[in-house]
Amino acid sequence: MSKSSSLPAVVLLTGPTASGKSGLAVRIAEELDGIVINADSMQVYSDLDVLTARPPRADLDRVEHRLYGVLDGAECCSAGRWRGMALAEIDRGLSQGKLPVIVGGTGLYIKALEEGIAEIPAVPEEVRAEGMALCRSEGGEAFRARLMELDPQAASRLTAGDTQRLVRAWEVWRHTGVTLSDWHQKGREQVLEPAFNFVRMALMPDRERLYDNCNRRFDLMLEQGALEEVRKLLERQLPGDLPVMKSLGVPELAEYLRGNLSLEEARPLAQQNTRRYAKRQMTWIRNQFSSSKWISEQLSESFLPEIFNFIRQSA
RNA sequence: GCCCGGGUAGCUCAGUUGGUAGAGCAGCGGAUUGAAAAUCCGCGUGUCGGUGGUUCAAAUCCGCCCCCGGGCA
Repeated sequence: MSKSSSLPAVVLLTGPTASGKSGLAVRIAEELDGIVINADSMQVYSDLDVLTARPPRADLDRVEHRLYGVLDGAECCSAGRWRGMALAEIDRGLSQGKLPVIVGGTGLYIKALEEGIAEIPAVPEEVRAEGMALCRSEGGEAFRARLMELDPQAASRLTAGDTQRLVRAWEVWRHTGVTLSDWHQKGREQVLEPAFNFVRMALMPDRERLYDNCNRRFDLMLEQGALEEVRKLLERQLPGDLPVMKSLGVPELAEYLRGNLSLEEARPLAQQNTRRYAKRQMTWIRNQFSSSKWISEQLSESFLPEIFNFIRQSA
């Protein structure tokens, strides 16, 4: 039952943070004449290099990497925005006869790439601020009740504590006059013709080993200048609610630099948050990402041929 | 060797006058439709050191043993 398709193959590789997916992507791209395209919501920002574990110089020299550090930290990426950039890079790669290897841990981005996303106009910052202020002033319960009047379908799926999603639903209605649920309904109605043959793979390492990697990697980041990176970021005086400011390790190290935490306190805190993030990623992968290839073994040289073969046969 | 103090959840500990146990932290499970490294929801996970006894009933009382602190020799 060969599922050989006339559609161009695109590799989707995901896994929790510190699982070794970036390194594997490079090996795949080297072996199969590909390019690596970032699907990580934080690695897109130029301000964060060390702290987001962007690929090292040596890897960047070996194969072409795309969408790493391409946005300024003052900007906001989003699933839709990333999808547009990624599609452009995929097209460019394919036109050069390269195999696009999408790698990253942001499940929502990969989902948006695969399934498409409703074309909701970008909501201005002021409208979001208005929604947040409203939610804050009247409280989550009341705000949710308000949304229940406007978009009951969206509101009923959310809890009063989920400020972020409540505000999102409200602001879309406020800005476009159409409810978020209606936008999604519209999106579902237009059936997307698949444009690519996605070869889907996920790394699912042993939990204990993964946590160990997370811990050790953070120490390595400190040695490699993570503090200096955060210091520079703080000098920019960016709004605290920007994505870059919430990237793992940034809030903790910022508190240290401001003198509110000792490094002995900030370090384990950042490591813990990293572990919790990895756990959330694994939950997403398990339940939202139906992979055709699960890689739970310890990555080793001897395991690579099997992966290469899998991609060749799927493509 | 003797005298104290202590062995209860992964860790630190609580547990009234006996009624098979509960907090914090850690952890685990889940959701996820344009901020997703975000945001939110849920869950005690236990041979109460071991063993014998008293009792209708023992983490709790008694005996013996083991382990860990501290003290005296």
